Amino acid sequence: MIEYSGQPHYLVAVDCIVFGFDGEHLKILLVKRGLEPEINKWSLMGGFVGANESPDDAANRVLKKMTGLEGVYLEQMQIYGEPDRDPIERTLSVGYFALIDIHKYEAQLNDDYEAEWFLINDKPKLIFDHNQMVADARKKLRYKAALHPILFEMLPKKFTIPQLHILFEEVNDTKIDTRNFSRKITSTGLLIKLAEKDKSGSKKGAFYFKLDKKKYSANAQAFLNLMPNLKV
Amino acid sequence: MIEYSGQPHYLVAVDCIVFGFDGEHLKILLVKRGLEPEINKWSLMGGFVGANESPDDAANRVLKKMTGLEGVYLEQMQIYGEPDRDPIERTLSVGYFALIDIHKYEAQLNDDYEAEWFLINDKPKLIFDHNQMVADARKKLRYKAALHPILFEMLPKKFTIPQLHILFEEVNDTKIDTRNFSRKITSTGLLIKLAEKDKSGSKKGAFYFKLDKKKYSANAQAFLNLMPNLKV
DNA sequence: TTATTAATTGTCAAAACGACAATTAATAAT
DNA sequence: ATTATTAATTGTCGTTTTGACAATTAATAA
Repeated sequence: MIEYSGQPHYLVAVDCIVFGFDGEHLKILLVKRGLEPEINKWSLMGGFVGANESPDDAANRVLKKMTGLEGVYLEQMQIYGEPDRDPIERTLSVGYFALIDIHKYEAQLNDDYEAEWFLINDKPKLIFDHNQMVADARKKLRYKAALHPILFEMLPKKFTIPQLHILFEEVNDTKIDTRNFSRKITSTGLLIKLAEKDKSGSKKGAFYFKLDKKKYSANAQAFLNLMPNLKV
Repeated sequence: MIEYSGQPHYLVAVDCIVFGFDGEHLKILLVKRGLEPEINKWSLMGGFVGANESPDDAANRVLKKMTGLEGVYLEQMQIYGEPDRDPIERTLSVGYFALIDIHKYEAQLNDDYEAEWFLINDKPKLIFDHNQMVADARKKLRYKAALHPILFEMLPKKFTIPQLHILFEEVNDTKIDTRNFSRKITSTGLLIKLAEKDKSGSKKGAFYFKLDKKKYSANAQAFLNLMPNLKV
């Protein structure tokens, strides 16, 4: 077989920043690294890109293996390719961020990997450039969520406006006026009000909503301006 | 030296979609590929990522080598990593899009590479998945330009509102109302009106403007909503 | 029956938007 | 010198969106 002569070859990996929301705070899922170097240190979920898969395939495989979940929201972020980012040998890594319903995951708990949820603001130091990856992912999540209805991916199928409200505040690390938020989020036409109420959080109870799947997929690419005073 | 045992290694390349604007139409810069396979076919500017450089470094190096330009606007797009995208051996490529002032480039013409500008809507078939890369880059350019003031990168330091207007129409492939466009673009506060006029295009002449560099860098990350009826 | 708590709904002025056409500044032609 | 021509520039107005602000409602607990 012909090869491009003399060019160096590298390992290519994927690393996933997995975001979840417990109803109060934004969290990320970390695992204890299973190989040297830095074994047993906290790290992002990752793995090498196999011979017969694309990086996207690899990211989905890694997520499936470590969380049991399929079909999760997964978005390519950027490539991390500084020559010395991995001390063993040159490895380029494609960073992905994933949004999952934390409760779905809990049902799938897999202790094989010592995965653990951490508050985004209270996570341990990670290996290599993974801290930078998390910072970048957070920024990108904020950016994307300001324009596109993606945060729903972190909520159950049935959710309330107050839940959504808190999630938006968490992601953007800011306070959002309840009235304006409610007006804006309902005016997207993406929500369908259900008859049922969630009474776990208050006496009055909050109505459940679900996503209008049709409008959701139709608007997945639309700009929505979901944040007041939109600045990034 | 330790290595991660048994993992496959791949070539990693960069490919650059270079956009330019000739005052009328959006163009891309293509080169005739200099190596087998598909030698002499039109392709994007690209090259392999060297042992001591990051993909970003490589992209800048390739651009410098092929256009003579440094410090051009360059943005990482996404990675292209289907296992069979290169018929010779597995190569992953990081796609970049670049915005350059077409006139700066013309002053640097380097015939060594048989580079040539093509109308974005009238380009030859490209090798491998480069056609897809161009389509993706165009989409991303449109997206980014709708929110951030980046199209200035394709204009000379002194430019007129009508020039900018045509450029926006080209990028978005749509007609934009002159009055509303002018109002919106000036209300960003990014433009400084000069005393001089460009009389090449009309009897009346159009005033030159230049970028307010300070406000430009301050607003590089701001959302500006530069397109009417913002949809992507 | 009342107190309590959180969800929900309402108002209003300012700004932004989008659709629309008239005026102006220069040159060329008469 | 006057007029015609051409493209740049500026203006209006009704509608919609925004953002700042507080009162009301629905349930449970006391």
